[in-house]
Amino acid sequence: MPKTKTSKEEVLNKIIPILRVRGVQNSSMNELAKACGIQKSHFYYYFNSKEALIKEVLSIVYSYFNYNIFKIIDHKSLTLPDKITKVKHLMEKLFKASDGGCIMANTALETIHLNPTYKKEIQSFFSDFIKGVQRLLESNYTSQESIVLAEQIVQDIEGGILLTQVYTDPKYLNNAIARMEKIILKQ
Amino acid sequence: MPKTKTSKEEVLNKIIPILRVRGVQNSSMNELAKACGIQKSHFYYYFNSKEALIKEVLSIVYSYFNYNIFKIIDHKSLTLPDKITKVKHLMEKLFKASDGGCIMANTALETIHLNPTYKKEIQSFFSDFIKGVQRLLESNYTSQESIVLAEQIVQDIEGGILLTQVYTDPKYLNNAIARMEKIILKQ
DNA sequence: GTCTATAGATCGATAGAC
DNA sequence: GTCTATCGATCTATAGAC
Repeated sequence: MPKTKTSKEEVLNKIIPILRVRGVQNSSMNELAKACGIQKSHFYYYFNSKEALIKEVLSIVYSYFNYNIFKIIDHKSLTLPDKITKVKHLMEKLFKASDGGCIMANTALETIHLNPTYKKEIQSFFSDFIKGVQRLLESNYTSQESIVLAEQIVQDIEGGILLTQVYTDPKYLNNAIARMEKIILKQ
Repeated sequence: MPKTKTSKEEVLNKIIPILRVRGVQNSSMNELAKACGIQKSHFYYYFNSKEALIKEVLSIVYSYFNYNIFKIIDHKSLTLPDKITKVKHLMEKLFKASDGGCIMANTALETIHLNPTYKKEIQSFFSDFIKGVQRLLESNYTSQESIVLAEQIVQDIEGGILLTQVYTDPKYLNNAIARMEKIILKQ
């Protein structure tokens, strides 16, 4: 048997899409390992446990989101409409229904009443999500208005991700994103 | 050993709260049976499989919601504010975060990409949810406006249920319900 | 109570790069 | 030779089902 050469990063990037679609509980170590072309025993060389594996996955997703959204928002030479366009693209990528929607929301609902391990990371994700939207609002709204509106927009989007998956219809997420744009631009 | 006399309805009512909090995949037949004080083998007298069990659970939740929301909305002698108050109470009961939030949303995200069995029931639930809100809107909005606003309100609420669970803070769901009230009353 | 399948997890053996 | 990334076998617990 030829040994398959892999790395921890490679493995993580391969399993994120699977966990997003199938969920944490519905993805076995065996299944995840097979998808990477390695034995599951080798997973325990990279990670101490399934829990440790999931923690690293969520950490990577969080870092990716955090880095990209604030890179857009804090960009010096982008106009507000340009920033909105880029943020929309980021969301469409991260929340695409056919790819399983929002892995943070999925994992939250799957684990939050059972296992507090992932709670911090999930909270950080949503805090940054809200904070990012809030920043986009602050040019047209007061700080107080911005925070409430940002929460509303994030709730609308997450609910839209849910309905888009329930009905296999992108309109719910698209409507939420369109509403976000209108609110930010105060149209 | 004293034999515990049970009924199918009794069993279903006892396991709904567990499934709501722990999710479908995280609830074993053994655990559910124990919570009812019966042997799990007795479960297979009531239900052919776990899948059949979950289907009945979702069917009961759907029927309960459907019956109650339309009883309120179609009531002849209730004012609009009274209807809103009653709908709010129904939602607070069905979506309470400490009881696991919305079992339909939880089950949707847990199963929709794996098992189409529950899809119809979940879709019906959300269709009636949106239709109920839409009916409340129709006295102050056009039919076209009502449907889009109803979808927005349901998304806001479902996102609020998510964030309320993520942060263990009722404000997100409460804010969504308050926004619903303002929109319906056009305040 | 028992069956079979599979879950997560561990271990010793070893192929291959240096 | 050593080291470490990988494998195959195996353990125990528990799942759904009868």
